[in-house]
Amino acid sequence: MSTPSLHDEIVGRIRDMIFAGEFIGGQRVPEKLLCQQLSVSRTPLREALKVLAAEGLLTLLPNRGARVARMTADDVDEMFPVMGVLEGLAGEIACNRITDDQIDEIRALHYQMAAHHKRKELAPYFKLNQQIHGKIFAATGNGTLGSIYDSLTGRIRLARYRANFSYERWDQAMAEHEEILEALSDRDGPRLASVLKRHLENTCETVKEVIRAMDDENVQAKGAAGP
Amino acid sequence: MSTPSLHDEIVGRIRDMIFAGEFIGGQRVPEKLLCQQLSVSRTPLREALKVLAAEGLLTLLPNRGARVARMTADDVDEMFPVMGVLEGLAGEIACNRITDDQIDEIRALHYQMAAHHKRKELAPYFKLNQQIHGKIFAATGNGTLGSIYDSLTGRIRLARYRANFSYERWDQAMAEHEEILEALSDRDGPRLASVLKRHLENTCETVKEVIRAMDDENVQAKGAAGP
DNA sequence: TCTCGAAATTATGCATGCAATTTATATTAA
DNA sequence: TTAATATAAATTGCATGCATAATTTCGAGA
Repeated sequence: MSTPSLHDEIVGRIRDMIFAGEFIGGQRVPEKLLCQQLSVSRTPLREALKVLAAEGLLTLLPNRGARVARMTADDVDEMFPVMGVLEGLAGEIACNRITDDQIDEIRALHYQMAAHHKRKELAPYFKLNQQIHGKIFAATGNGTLGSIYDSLTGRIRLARYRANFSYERWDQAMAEHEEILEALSDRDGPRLASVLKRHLENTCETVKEVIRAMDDENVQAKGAAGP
Repeated sequence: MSTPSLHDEIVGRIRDMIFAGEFIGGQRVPEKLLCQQLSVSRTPLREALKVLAAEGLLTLLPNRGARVARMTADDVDEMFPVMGVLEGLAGEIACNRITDDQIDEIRALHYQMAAHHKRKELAPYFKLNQQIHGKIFAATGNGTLGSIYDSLTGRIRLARYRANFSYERWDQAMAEHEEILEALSDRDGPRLASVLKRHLENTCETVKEVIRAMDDENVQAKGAAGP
């Protein structure tokens, strides 16, 4: 009953490419290159770029092309309190509405994630981590809440896979996830909201460290190979 | 500093047209018509439509054109708790950071708004109302928070100017605004957060009544002039 | 050798054109 | 008269082409 709607697919594919880190931060992305890689014409591609810019993943400079949006530490500081209240709200609602089956699903994901953490497998850990948070928001049954959160998470993800990672913070995050699972199992809304917020703070600090590391790299690179 | 970037202007103009109620809810909007009205070609127009759809103001059905997004009472019920925590957060932050000058600006707007309320001038009242809430969010200095709120407010506005209005609720809203100004002047964050949330509840109830009235109208129209 | 400036190249913004899908209309059969 | 089908019109999706702005390259002068 449906046409796969090319430009929607393009939006998805470019989004994946951005998250996969194929475009290095702030660097220009020529339309022609993307057209060749995706085998489409410029018209649907440009429509997709506009959408991604509206999502905040790209920055479009008039007559100067598209760039992957650059996150600054200040941006994260802005996003943190917003995501904090959203996670808090999600935690409260989810505890009231989540079913036993949904908790079991999250528990299963949690143990998989714990296994990857034990083996220090970063990428699958991140993926499951994201799925768990997604399931918590899904359990609220509030699509608006979920999509706003997804959008913010997406922007945070821009900085994720790019730099070294503090194993200490990772252990802390894993411990927080244990507590998240507990609070959810007990359907303890306030506690879940509280631990989600603490967890988020950890996440944001990590992201900010990554950003600072990237900035330092850039400064060094500029200094070494400068004009 | 340079070219005003046509398609951005188109986005703005169509947004204004939507808010002005020029497209009746859920009805098809042919591209050609918009092209003529805006004197542009289809390419930049289609890019603008994609952006507005990403903002949630339009719904794009593949091969079937654009429609103004239809708000349901359920949508409002979803948006309400989200806007609630965002307003609460904004109130807290604003009270900590707002300057005396900013409070004076809001006070000036408030008294203008009160005058329009007294004269039962709905349109300018709404405009000032919106400006006041905008200034509160601006006072937080958190652009992310502000733009998410704007986006939600924009969707709420879809239902605004369309139906009759309860003067009782209006008086209540005006009283709440008095309290908002007081809390802000006292820089009483918790109180501001609380009254903002109550005010929002009033607003959402009003919007839901409008939506229900519109739905009834549509049902009657369908029943009378049906196929 | 370096800096400044102009021409050439490239990329972006927009308009138009064609194919495919959808919607409207007309014709026919019950 | 109504329902159903087939045909015609219109609309959307995508590709291409041209004009304008930006970037790069090349050359002249200091």
